[in-house]
Amino acid sequence: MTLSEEDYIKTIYHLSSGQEESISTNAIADQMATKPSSVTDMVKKLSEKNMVNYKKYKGVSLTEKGRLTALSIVRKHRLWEVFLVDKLDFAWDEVHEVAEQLEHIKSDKLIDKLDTYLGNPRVNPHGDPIPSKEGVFKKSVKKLISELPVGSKGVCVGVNDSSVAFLKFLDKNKISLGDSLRIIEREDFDGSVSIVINDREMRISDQIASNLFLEILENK
Amino acid sequence: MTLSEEDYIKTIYHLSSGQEESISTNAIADQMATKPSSVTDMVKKLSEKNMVNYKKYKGVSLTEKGRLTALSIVRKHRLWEVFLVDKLDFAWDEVHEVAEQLEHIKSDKLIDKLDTYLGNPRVNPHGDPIPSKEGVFKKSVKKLISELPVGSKGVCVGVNDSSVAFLKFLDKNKISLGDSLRIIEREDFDGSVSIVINDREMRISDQIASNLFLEILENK
DNA sequence: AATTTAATTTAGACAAAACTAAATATTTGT
DNA sequence: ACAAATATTTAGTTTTGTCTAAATTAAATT
Repeated sequence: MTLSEEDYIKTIYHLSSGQEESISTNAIADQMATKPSSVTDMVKKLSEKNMVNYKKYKGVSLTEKGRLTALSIVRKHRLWEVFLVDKLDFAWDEVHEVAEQLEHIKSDKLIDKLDTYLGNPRVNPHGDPIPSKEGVFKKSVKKLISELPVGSKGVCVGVNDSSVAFLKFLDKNKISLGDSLRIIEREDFDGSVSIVINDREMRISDQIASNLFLEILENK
Repeated sequence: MTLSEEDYIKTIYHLSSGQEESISTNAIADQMATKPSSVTDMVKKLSEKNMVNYKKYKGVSLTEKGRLTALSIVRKHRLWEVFLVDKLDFAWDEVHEVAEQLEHIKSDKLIDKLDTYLGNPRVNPHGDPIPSKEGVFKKSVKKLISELPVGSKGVCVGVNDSSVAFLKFLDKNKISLGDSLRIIEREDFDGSVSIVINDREMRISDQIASNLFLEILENK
């Protein structure tokens, strides 16, 4: 697989959100900042290699082989993201560009050892799941803390209400996007929730819980 | 700089061993497993970019700009080698291939943070010096332990006598190539030497000391 | 110093991956 | 259902880095 082929496979995977959807050449071209005619050329090549299903004018979808290839790239990308944030102290929103390069490094041994070194993480700093070597992984969903049952754990990935007041509250309480969070207890009376965030326990009101999105792994 | 350009710069640097020697296109072609005519093409391009001095039929040498570029690549290569051995537990002789890929990752921030994370190492697992960000570094030399003064420290990089008996001795005493070693004291009477290797102190005879090569940094 | 040999460069071609412009399908609106 | 608009593909170029074969220069030998 060339670098360029890998980029196409990854883009097709993301555009079809892991499903078997057929993706248009134009959608791929937009996403990759290239031209539709270039996409047609590459897609033919990938079809020759049995990485994608392609019928003229009918769009593209990944074959099983293509899907596994995509998952291996996603695995590498997300493991490197964990490395950059946990070990090298990058901020969670500055890792993408570098991980984009690192994901193309070819060495199974390297990825195995990196995985072990990082403690076999299940999610990247954004809360997205990391596929296993065999391409197995849990889907993740994004939900408000107020919608989740006691015991859930996940990563803060967004806010509903981005008012200055709310963001200030988060800042004051040292809650950042990318932080890991677990729900310990919920008070039925007022909907307030007790959480552990960065090994620190605190209680947040229902208003807060209804404005903070968590990315969690589905337990299927 | 493209990947290919970087490989040429690095090869020219290594063939001229950091000096201003003029290197023949054939030598470069041999080293890179490519054809002399390809080298001529690339060398012209690098000359346009002021990375090398090139006169037809007269060979190639790096300009100052080219030398600094080469040192930056060498720095990245050797820092990644330290990472692979110290953190990921690779053996010292299996890191080259992977480091060869990692050295092309483009991110100054990444390398700065990696350097810090590794504790600003001065040498790679082979005992080769790591240039600073500014391209400054000490030369290294390879000498027998018996030739070095008390106080010297370096990395074991080779043996003079590779007889089975000697290698068995090294194995039994847990001395491996790549190990760090410091000379504590020398007994004038028999030439035996007291050393610290992997935080363990031991005494070796003159025969041993005259058969084990150390790579040390020159203190100029 | 002339000739042979070896090294190096030039010229022309190729493959990968991209692009532009033109041609062809498909979808949409009436 | 048909014309117009949009999406997709084809054909023909371009760039980068490589190659082979031929031409040229430099080095070695006699």
